[in-house]
Amino acid sequence: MITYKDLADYIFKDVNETIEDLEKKYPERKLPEGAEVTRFAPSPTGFLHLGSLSTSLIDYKVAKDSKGIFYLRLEDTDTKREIEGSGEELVRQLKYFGIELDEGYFGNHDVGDYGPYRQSERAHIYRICIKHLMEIGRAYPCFCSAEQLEETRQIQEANKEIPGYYGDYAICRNIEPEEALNRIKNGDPYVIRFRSLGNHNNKVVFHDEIRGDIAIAENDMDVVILKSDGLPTYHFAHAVDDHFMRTTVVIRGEEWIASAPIHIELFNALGFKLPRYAHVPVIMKLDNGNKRKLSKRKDPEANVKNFIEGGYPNEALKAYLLSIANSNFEEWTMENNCYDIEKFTFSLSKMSLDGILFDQDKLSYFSKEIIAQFTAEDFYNRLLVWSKDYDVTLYDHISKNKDMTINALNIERGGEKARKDFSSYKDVYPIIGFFYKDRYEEIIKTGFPFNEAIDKEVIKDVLLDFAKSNDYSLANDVWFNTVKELGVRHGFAESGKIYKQNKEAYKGHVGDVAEMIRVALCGAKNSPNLHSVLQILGKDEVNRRINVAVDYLK
RNA sequence: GGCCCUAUGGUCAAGCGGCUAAGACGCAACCCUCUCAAGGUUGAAUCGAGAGUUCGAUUCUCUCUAGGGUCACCA
Repeated sequence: MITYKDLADYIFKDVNETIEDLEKKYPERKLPEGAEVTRFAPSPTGFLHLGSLSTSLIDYKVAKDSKGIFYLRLEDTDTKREIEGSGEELVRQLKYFGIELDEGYFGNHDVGDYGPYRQSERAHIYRICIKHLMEIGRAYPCFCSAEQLEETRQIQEANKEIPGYYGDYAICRNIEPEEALNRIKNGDPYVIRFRSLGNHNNKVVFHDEIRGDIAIAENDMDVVILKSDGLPTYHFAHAVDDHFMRTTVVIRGEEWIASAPIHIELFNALGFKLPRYAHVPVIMKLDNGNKRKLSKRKDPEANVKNFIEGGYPNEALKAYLLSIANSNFEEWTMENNCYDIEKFTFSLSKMSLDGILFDQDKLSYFSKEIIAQFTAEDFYNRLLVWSKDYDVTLYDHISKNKDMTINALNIERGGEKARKDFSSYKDVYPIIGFFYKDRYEEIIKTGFPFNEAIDKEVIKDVLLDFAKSNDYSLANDVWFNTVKELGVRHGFAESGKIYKQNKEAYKGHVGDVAEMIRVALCGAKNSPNLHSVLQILGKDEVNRRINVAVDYLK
């Protein structure tokens, strides 16, 4: 008489270790009271997307704040969808965002005593566990073909029954071990399924760290735990890996809530203690007026690479993501005038329960505030790094004009009323580009946008007078008084107020005068503080540009 | 469709039986001002619906509705 034990011995004849051996090899971690072990478990099926980054940030904060361990496990069991090199890319991007791993898969090597951290290298561990399940009758081989499964599904649908492999529909669960052994020896392809003992009419209750207790129908599906390619499915790998890697809190997207009953039954059958769970809300986007989950496949803009290319400092994206994870973070930043996520204490219980809509304006806001806090030198260095990869024109200009760039970036930087006009590195060139001679020539190719209501001759006279009389050594306020005087000499009121009182008496007011100078020097009607612009351009360049403008007016 | 999660302004939200229902982003107006930013002041805008419990419900219960998620040899 052939038993499941015999079947297990045959299928897993290479396995000579037991679960007890694994328990010894991967013992409970010796960590201080309250330390959490969290993990980021991406599959290498494409780019790192916003939702994954958000989850990894939460994992990271929960581990760090509790002086625990944050590790990365690569879930590369889906060989069909795997994209070559995306595992390494994931690790690199995480590092770019300063989300440092304590252990796990690092791209080209593993760190830590609980590995290997790539599921494709853990086959022997899964086999030990499945062998055990088969020995105790909780796992069995299934020979059903995809076509058969599809047929069953259609019958179930027609009968308005729950689709799936369960109860009487779980054909192979009743195959005698002897027959199974013969078919395997015969070379029939098979998968291994979990034998569920659950009852769909009963509820299991489990505690979620974010949502509280959740009650769902018990699992009664005989899910596949080992695929025909010999690799485990997510459900099984989750139970085995999170147990033997000693994860304390499993933080994952809320789309996993529905399959929690499977996981609970699996942990129980294996004799493992259930980890704590925290199901985080998903990030959504508006699509034709409907909200929906940001998807890796449909929404390439969710690729965090887009935010890097878009020139957002990594701190800005992190601050934004943390502000939606813990909304009190935003108030904290305002109270402390600090956007450093390391200094903030994260709380799972303060997480929002609802899916959130991605808000570009809010990201830009954080980015503006954060960029405004950089020193000019720091800003310059970041621009150098960024533009080298994403904007070669900018890179060319700023690397050749280091001092000028730093000075330009430094205009009205710092202090209470700091200038906040850069929401990303992409804004830099449009705003300060005119400082560079090449760019200036390019801008004025289409002409100078002088005020057409003012006579060209008048503008010419004012500009020439300005070139002669301007004193570069004066401080901002004093200097501006000389601009007023300049205007008065040419028939302009010294302030807008005076002009408004008696428009007939003047050609315009000092604002018009400043505009002429601005247009001549910058080729645009707006610019940062004029006085600073003069200081940075220097006398020769200012006079040269005035002459170009005057020529244009002829 | 079954099951699960969720429900306060356009967005992110505070609130945990009694409040003129915080705050932030965005938006609008005004002030400041040499432009643009920044800053200041003000404003518009929210408790999904219906029952119950209660002296009193945004808050507790139920029903409905809406949105989302999930029902694979994908994770």
